[in-house]
Amino acid sequence: MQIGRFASIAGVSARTVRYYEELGLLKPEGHSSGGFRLYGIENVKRIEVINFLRELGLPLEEIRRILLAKAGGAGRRAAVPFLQMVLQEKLNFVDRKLEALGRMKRELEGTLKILSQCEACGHEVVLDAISCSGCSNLTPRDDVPGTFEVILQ
Amino acid sequence: MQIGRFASIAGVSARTVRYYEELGLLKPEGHSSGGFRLYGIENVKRIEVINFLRELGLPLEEIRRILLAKAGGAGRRAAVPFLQMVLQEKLNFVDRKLEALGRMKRELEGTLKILSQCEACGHEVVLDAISCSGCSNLTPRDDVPGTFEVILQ
DNA sequence: TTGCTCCTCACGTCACGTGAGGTGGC
DNA sequence: TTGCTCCTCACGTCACGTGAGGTGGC
Repeated sequence: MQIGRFASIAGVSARTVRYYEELGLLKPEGHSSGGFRLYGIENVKRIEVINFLRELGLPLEEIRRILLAKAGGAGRRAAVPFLQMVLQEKLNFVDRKLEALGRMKRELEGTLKILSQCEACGHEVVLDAISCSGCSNLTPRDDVPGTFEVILQ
Repeated sequence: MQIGRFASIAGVSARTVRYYEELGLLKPEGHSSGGFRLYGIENVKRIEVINFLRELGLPLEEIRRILLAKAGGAGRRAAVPFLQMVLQEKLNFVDRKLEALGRMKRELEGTLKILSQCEACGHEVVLDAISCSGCSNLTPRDDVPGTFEVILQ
């Protein structure tokens, strides 16, 4: 398939595909007689791995090194401890990220709850210099999440 | 306080603080006689909001507009539906992200489990052209998570 | 022939990082 | 005077986006 279909399957732009090729992350399986890049199933698998590692927050240069590590014949077995290290590191990162996102979700939900009460609030100046947390229409339990207090002031 | 202490409290670089000023996101509360920028508690609150909105993935330009929306006297109340929209959008984003991270966590754990078995595997060429999923030392239930199959090949 | 896709430069963008060369203030 | 912090250019970087001008292939 050509770059357009390939890119859309991979969920990236054609420019991104060419950029990855430029960096040595990806290589078309062939070229048409007219010079069009041609891609197959191997490339789809490969770019999915790249996307996955990008999701983990790895810079493209490090992704390149991981893909290289597994390619070098002698390095295949040697790649195992390296991969273990990278993946364990990323597992820790994912755990921290999950926690942070959980906090963010609670803050967002809390703030949205407050805002829906603001919407129905009779107070004209509910979003004045006095923060929403001072609004008499809010019960004491409806605390404004810390980070958003400033926005609501 | 000067820019150095302010930046370290905010968890960003001094360059970032100056950049935010350049974009109109932040303004020092004053200047020393020698031209040093001076910051106070108001600025700390403000940059914490900026950091939070950045965490949500908002571009700086959009953050500027949110901070502007709440600043314009008439816009204070008008800012509510806008904020609701942005926050709801971000809540959806966070939910999708949480799900993706959960999948990623399971994939990472699964792959690490496989790798630890590879480590103890007697097969010399366990990481050869044949994927780990073909290794006779792995029970059928130890499937290599899809995304990582390529790495392990 | 017409559309659509692709090609290669090459400059632009976003959010800063990183010196270069100079100055403030204890 | 010495160190440390700050100042303003201004170029660099990362991961692409976005034309410009031209070509392939049904």
